[in-house]
Order: sequence, then structure tokens, then C-alpha cells
Amino acid sequence: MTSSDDRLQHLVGTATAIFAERGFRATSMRDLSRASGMSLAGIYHYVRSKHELLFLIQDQCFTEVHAGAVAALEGVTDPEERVRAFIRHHLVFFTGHMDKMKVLSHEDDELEGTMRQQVRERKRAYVDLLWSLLHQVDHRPVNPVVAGYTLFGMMNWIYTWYNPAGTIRPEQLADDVARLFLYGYLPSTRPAVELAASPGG
Amino acid sequence: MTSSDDRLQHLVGTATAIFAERGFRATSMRDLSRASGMSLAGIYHYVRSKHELLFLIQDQCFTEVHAGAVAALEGVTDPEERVRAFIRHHLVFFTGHMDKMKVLSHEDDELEGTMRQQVRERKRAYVDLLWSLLHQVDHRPVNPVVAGYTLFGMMNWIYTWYNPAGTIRPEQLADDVARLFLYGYLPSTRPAVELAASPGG
DNA sequence: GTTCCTCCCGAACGAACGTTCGGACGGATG
DNA sequence: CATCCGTCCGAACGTTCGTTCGGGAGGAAC
Repeated sequence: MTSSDDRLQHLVGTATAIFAERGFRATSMRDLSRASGMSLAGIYHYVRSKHELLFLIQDQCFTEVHAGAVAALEGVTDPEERVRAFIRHHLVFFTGHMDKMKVLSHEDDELEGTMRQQVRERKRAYVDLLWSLLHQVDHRPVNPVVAGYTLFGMMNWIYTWYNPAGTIRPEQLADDVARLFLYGYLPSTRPAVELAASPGG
Repeated sequence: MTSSDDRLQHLVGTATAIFAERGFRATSMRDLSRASGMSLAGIYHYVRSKHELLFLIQDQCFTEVHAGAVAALEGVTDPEERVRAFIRHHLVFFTGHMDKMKVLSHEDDELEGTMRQQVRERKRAYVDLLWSLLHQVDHRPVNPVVAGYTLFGMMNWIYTWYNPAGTIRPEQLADDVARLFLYGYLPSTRPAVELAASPGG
């Protein structure tokens, strides 16, 4: 009888959509009740509090995106290609799950105590993965700490402007960001051909 | 008798600090009353609503940062240098006014109606300024829209990690980000000397 | 001395919030 | 049949919220 688990996941999904649209604080349990079809009190059968709902979203999402990144790196050996693979996976995942990722990015500071700690740990694991990738490519003059946070900024900021229904395809976005981060905005002396010849162009 | 204006600015300053620390929605008017030394009702002598307080912060800050950028560009003619000057100004201003800028970045979607519209216009003017700068440098293969939003992501994300009391100096941060955006993380074939020789190093 | 205006506040208002209480329903168990 | 347990809910509880009300204090105007 997984129907109980299904109901919980339905609730988490509804909460994700509304938290993303309206923000965590601005969303009331009555909003969630209305949108999920459950009664106000019924929600508390599945979840201890409103904060636990946010915790479930963030915990699941970090776990998912971390596992996805690890899988995307499998078999890729060239350090530069590994960075590119990380960026590509992050952005394709992000654009494919905008509401989850917006809740991850925008409601970063709402949890407290144990829940906060556990999400922080999952986040740390994911961030450390990028850190290790960045240290394994040659980066002469740039502070790698600044570079890492800056890359996350490039990628995570998209929840403020990217429209999945628009003309920019996720893979194209991922390639642009990867090229931007690795080679910069100005035309470099590196062969542009090798970049334009990437699959799916 | 500017003492009334002073009191208002004191209030706006207090609100900026608390909104930045706790978030707009999580801050109550009673919090502001306590922190500003004014009575709860007294606040409403200076301000029509809690939202107007947020509006004043955002409106003033966008105006200030836009004017600062225009001033920073004055006399700079080389297109590439103009982009670098914009980045440098944005980051030095940001690191120097972290609370204002956090409120600008994080509480972007809280206003409604006329106030929202006016802040949106000020923001538009500032963003358009960067847009025009980016179009005037050679950027062969990269989508300028993606590049512009990405650059803002690089810069605005710092409110999530940068510690002004830490070891990274604002000017160093600004130079790193500028170099990262223009030339990328990988060592380019451009002379690194010209970058290392920038003033203040 | 009366009126007016600016500045300011204690106290309250109505609404909305997250959460809990007590119990209803239905299938499984003995 | 009685009992129990997982599922679910209407109604309420206590709190906090943004805002308003009615008025006081004090200086300026006439």
C-alpha cells in the first residue's frame, strides 16, 4: 500500500509549485490545503509542520541533483570536460525543474535546527563536488573560491530570468554558460570550431 | 528643519538592515519599532505602509547604483574597459552596501502596483546600461542576453557567500569577476601581465 | 488665548496565521 | 461482534500581524 507515500509526494509536489510561485513565507497552509485538495488538518497527518514540507523539498532536491551530477560525470575523464559536464547537468536539471530549484535557491535561509543542518550537509556535498572539479583544471590567475561561487551565481541566477517556454533551449543555455565560464565573453584565441561542433547544435 | 527627513532616513536605514538580515516578510513592524526607537504608530507618520518602506529602499538604491555606474563610466572610452568599469563599480558598491543590495536582490518580487512598476523601471534603466555596454564589445559566439543575465548572476550571487570582513578585498573580487567574465576560468592566450598590472594590485 | 499644524504614541481592531483537538469513517484483526 | 489503527476533517485555539483610532504635547500664527 504505497498510496500513502503517493499522497505525501503529491503534497510535496503541490507545495513545491506554490512555494516557488509565491514564496515560502507568503504561502499559507490554507493555500496548500486548497491546492492539494486535502483538508487543512489532513495535511498534518503527513507532515509535522510547514517547515518540514520545505525541508522535504530541499532535502530531496539536493540529493537528486547531486546523484544526477555524479552520474553525469561517470566515464568522463578529461578535467575540462568534467567541469563542462557538471555545468551542463546542473543547468539542464535546473531548467527542467525550475520550481524545485527556485525553492532551493530562494528559500535557503528559512530552516532551523536539525533540518537546516541536514540540508546544509547535502548542499555542502554538492558544492564540494564542483570544488574538486575546479581544482583539477589549470586556472592560472583566478581565485578558485571566487570562481566556484561565481559559477554557481551564473547558474542559479537563472531562476530570476529564464523562461522555459521561451526560445532559449536548455542545452544551448548550458553550452553558452559553460563557454562563458571557461573561455569568457570576449572571443578567445581558442578555436571556436571545437565549441560549435558540440552535439545537438 | 530637515530633522524630519533625517528621521525618515534613519528609519529606512534601520529597515534596510533588518530586512537584509531577516527578510522582508519575516520582519514585523514591531521589529522595526523596537530597532528604530520609534513607536509602532509613530512609524506610520513617516511611511504609509511596510511596503512603502521596501519601496523606498529599492527605489533609492537603484537610483544610487545607476548614477554611480554612469559616473564610473565617465571618461572611459574603450568598450572593453567600459565593461570592466561597470563590473568594478557594481561589485565595489555591492560589497560596500551589502544589506541594501541583498534587499534589492532577494526581495525583488514583493512589491505590487505603482511601486512595483517604478522600481521595475529603475531596474530596467540599470540593466539596459549593461546591455548597451555588452553590445559594443566583440562577442563572437555567445548570446548577449545570456551573457548579460549571467554576468548579473555572477555579481549578485555574492550576497549569499561574500563576507566583507573576510580576506577577499572588494577590488580584488571585482577584478577576478571581470577577468572571469571577459576571459574565462581557463588560462587564456591573452597576456596575463596586462591584467596583473592593474592599479591597486 | 485660541487655533492650527507637525510629531508622536498607547491601545485597540479585524484578519490571518500555524497548529491542535476530538472525533468520524472504513477496513483489517481477534 | 468488538477492537484497533491508519486516514482524514470541521472547528476551534492562541498568537501575531499590519494598520488605525483618538488624542496629547509643543511650538507657531494671529
